[in-house]
Parts: sequence; C-alpha cells; structure tokens
Amino acid sequence: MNNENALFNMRHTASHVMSYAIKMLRPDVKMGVGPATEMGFYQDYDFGQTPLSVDDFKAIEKKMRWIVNKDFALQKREISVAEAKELFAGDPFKMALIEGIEKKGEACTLYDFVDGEGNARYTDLCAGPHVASTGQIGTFKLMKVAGAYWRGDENEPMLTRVYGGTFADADGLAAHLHMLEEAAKRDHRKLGKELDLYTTSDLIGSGLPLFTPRGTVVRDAIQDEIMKLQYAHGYRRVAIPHICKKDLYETSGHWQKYKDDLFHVHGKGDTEFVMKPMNCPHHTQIYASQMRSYRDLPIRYCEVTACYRDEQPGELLGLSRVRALTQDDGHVFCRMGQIKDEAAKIIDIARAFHTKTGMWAEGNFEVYLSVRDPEKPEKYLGDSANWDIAEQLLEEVAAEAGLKVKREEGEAAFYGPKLDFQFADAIGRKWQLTTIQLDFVMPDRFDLTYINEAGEKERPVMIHRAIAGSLERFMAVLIEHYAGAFPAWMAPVQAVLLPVGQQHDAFTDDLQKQLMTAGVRAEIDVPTETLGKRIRASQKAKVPFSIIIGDTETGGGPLTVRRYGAQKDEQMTVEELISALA
RNA sequence: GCCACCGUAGCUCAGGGGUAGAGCACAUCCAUGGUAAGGAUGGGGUCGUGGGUUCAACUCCCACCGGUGGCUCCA
Repeated sequence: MNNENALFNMRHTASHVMSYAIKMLRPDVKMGVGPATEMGFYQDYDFGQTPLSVDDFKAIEKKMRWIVNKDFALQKREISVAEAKELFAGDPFKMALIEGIEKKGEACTLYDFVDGEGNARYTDLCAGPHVASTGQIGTFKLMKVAGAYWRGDENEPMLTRVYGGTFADADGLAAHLHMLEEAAKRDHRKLGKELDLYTTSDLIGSGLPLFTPRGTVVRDAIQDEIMKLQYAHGYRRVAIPHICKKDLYETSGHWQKYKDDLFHVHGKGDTEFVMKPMNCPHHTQIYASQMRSYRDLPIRYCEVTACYRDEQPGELLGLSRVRALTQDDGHVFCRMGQIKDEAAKIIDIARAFHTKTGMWAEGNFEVYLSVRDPEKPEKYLGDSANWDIAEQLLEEVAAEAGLKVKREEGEAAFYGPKLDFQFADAIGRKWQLTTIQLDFVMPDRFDLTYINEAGEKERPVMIHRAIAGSLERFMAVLIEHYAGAFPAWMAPVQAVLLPVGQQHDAFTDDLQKQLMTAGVRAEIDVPTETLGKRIRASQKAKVPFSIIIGDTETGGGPLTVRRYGAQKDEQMTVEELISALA
C-alpha cells in the first residue's frame, strides 16, 4: 500500500471515529455518506430538529480523542442485504444505500470498532478500506459545518455536512492552519477594504461594488493595457447602451433560457426592456448596419462595458461574483479561413497582457480546448464540416503558440468550440479569464452576411473573446495574487513623499509637481505625525516607493527612497525614480 | 435558493434582560520629529430592519435585509 492510500484510509477511518463520537452525543442522528477528502474527511448527518453547530465541536473532538486513545481495532465482516436492512431499519439514508448495493447484487460489509475484550462497541456499514485501529488516525480537527443535499440533488433533503481535517502530526495541522491564515490575509475582500479599493452599500445592493479613486486606478490600468494591445491588433472600440428591448434576446435565442436571470426594466409604454447580460447581440447589430464585403473582413469590435445578471444572493462573492460586471468584451466577424489568424492574434494579446500582469509568467494556468461530444453530434448546431475544421484550427493555433492544451470532449457550447485559459489564484481556486469562443449560430439567428468574391451572400463566423474576463473578477485575482502589493504600473499610489519637517514642505511640493508632470501618481503625507508613523502607514498601504525628504535632500543630495517591503533605503535621482516607475 | 454561523462607533472586535466598552482611525492641543505606532484631550453608536414576549429587549423569540463558509468528492 502506498502512502497516498494509507493517508486516504486514515482520513476515512477518522470520519467513522467522528460518527461514533456524534452517535454517543446524539443517538438519534441519521447518517448520510462520509468519504475522505483532500485535506481530511466529511460526513453528512441528519440531526432532525436540533441542528449541530461549531459550538458542539469541542465535545465531539473530546469523544473522538477518547476513541483514538482506546485504539479500537477495525474488523470487517460481511452480511447479507436482508441482515443489513434489519440492522439499519431506523435510518432511511442507510436503507437507500443498502438498496443501491442490493441492485448491484453485492454483499454488504460492516466495520466493527472492537475493544480489548473483543466486544464490538460501534458498527457501521462501510466498504472500507480502513486503517487497522482507531489509534492510527493521526492528528485531526473538526473544521466546519455546511449544508449539503442528499446525493447532491437540490430536490433531496438537506443534510448537515461536518468537515474535518486529518494530518500526520501536530506540525501538519499547524502548517495547514497557517496556510489557511495566509490565504485569508490575501482575501481580496479584506484587502479591498484595507487598501480602500472598493466598497459596497446596503442602499445600493449586494453584488454591486463601488470602486474608490484608488481602486479605479487599478481598473483603468488593466483596461488601458488591454485596449492598447487590442488596438495594435486591429480591434476598434464601440459603445452600446446598457438596456435593450427583449426582442434582441428573443432573436438571439437567449430569452427562453435566461429571462429569469435578467434585470427587467419598464418605461412609460408597454415595451419590455432588460439590462444587457451580454454584448454580442448588440455588436451584431453594428455589423448588420451596413452591407459588408469579404474585403472588409475580419471586422473586430471591442469595448469594456458593464453587463447585469441577477445572480442568486448565495452565489455572490466579493468582486469575484457580482451582479454588475464589467467585461472586456470583443467580437470578430470573419470567414472560416481567417479563424486561425484571428485566434492567433487573441492568444498574442492574452500572452502580452497576462505576462505584464504577472499571471502568465508564473505559469499557473491551463488551456482547455472544448470540442463536441463525438457521441452526441445532434446536440450541436451549425454545419458539422465547419465544426471539424474549426476544432482542428483551434488545436493547431494553440500548438503553434506553444501552448499545452487539454482537450475536453463534450464541453463545447452548442454554438461552437472554444479555447479557455484558466488561471489559479493564491489559494488554488481556478478562474477562467481569457476565452476564445467560435460561434456558428448567432450569425445565423441575426442573418448576418457579407458579399463574397462571386457577388453572393455568405455567412460570417463570429468569435467571442475576452482577455481578462470581467474587470471585477480579474481585480480580485490580482489583489490576491499580489497580496495587495501591486506592481508600480498599476499601483493606486506609486510614490508617497514624506517631508521630515515643515521646513521641507516647499521642496516636497515642487518634487510632487515634477513627478506628476511626468505621469507619476505621487502623494504627500504632511508632517503632522512622526516620520516613523508615516513610513509605517505608507508600508501598510503597500505603496511601491516612499521618498524621505529632509535637510540632506533639500540641500542638493539625491533622493532617499524606500521600496515597499525593503529594509534599507536607496539613493536615486528624480530621473532614476521616474524611470523606475515607467 | 438551501444549510450553518455572524451583524455592537468609519475599521477590527469585547460585552450582556435594567437603554454600552477597547484598540485603530478621526478632530483639537502639545511635541518640529531622519526610517514600521510620541503624548494629552475630545467628538462619534435609535447595538442591521420590523414585529413579538416582558414592568423593562441591544441581549430572548419570529420574520426580513445584509455578510461569511458550504451545497463536485458518493457505504
């Protein structure tokens, strides 16, 4: 048995130890399932009328330690389905599991916790495997309770899921708790407040973040970078209103499926409007406003614009899941033969952008090619031959860009294949940021055409693409990636000027003007507090450069500069400082 | 939406059936200071909202609003 299996068994056994402990404290509890997880284990329970809370953990852990110290042996035995049904008659979830075993025609296995005298103290239905005795489960800790549906189905009853962690020893537990603490320190919701990047208001509503001046600098820096790269690749900016008639989505085919997730708007008349949840249908209407020639293609539109989706409150999360999200959206209308070039351009933009933001250089991303499910070709709309070509082209273009791609069969949207880039944040959560999606359907729905070389109408292919995804979510990822200490080019404040005393104010004002003229975001922290306190404040605000101005500097010496997090100062001229910030 | 927990000053939090506290932040004054918290004084809260129980509710109960964690792992 290898280490991984041993660990798995240890965790699985721990879930049974917890169940025995909970059974002692709450004899009426009904049991759901309880597997091992990456960090430990969980077990689902039905506590009936008296719910369990984290306040009960102490008592449960105490019982668990008693069970561990008794070092009960785990003994496996096999019984018939009939015997099992009799034994677990009072527990509807166990009965459901036993019926499942019966259908598969297998025998039931039990595990007994056996004491020194050979008596079974606790018995549970379980396929195993387990460690030999309860003394071997290592260091454990109950972590949290959560709701979970029986069999993961929201139509089934809600059970209480108790999570625990198991570790080889106390050091392992301490390391895990430390990791959680570190992740919590980087949480963008905490840093967003501490660094004054965004806020929310009960009067405005949940999932509707407000960006402060500091946060807006970061947003604009991201947006400007994307726009600069896109412009160089032939994209042109468009602007559209944020509401439209529902007719647009009836034509696109989104209405039936998404109307409950939209914000509906009513004006004076009977016309029904909605807040736009996406931009592609709008962009098709710009394309459709003129007769297009094959010579005009590809046509590339882009914009950074807000979309509105009525997410369920429980789905909202800081900046990561919001109800008003700002997309860096873009659409390309092109011919089949141009797909490869266009996809290559988008990959170029994504590579340049994510290299600059530091996400790409870290190499912490994966690329997925979502293609049709070969078993169910009827699920997909559009010409099958075009699908074959497009899937092939995307695969080629990714390979030529040097990307390692994971092929995901059956993950394509019904309207076309796609290439997704997933980046991992500080605590390992994966976020899809860049996406390239081909669409054979929407051009059809909106009857988009161009005139080909022979003077005939032809249907363009549409490419939907985003580089950062949504600015909100991307900011959340960046805040956590940098733990709030942004690189200078996107830092809300790039330099804080700290005059030692009031006699240095005039020099400091001049320096600020000089820096601001050079495009540096420089602020002055006036000497109403001690220098030590002001340095502390600038470091806590994670400002890239703190510049100390005293007699030495006003007397003609170089600037004294402390970089964020540095222990020592550097000497640099104004010009050197400006170029360090460029 | 569902389950659990939480909601007290701008922020982080303590408290508890008899109408409230700390630290930070803020303001004023003193200190004019050279590298991660100088000192003193002061302002600031219908204890999320609405209802109920009670002589009395910020505290207990209910509903609502908001926040956090979870709702993929199959005996």
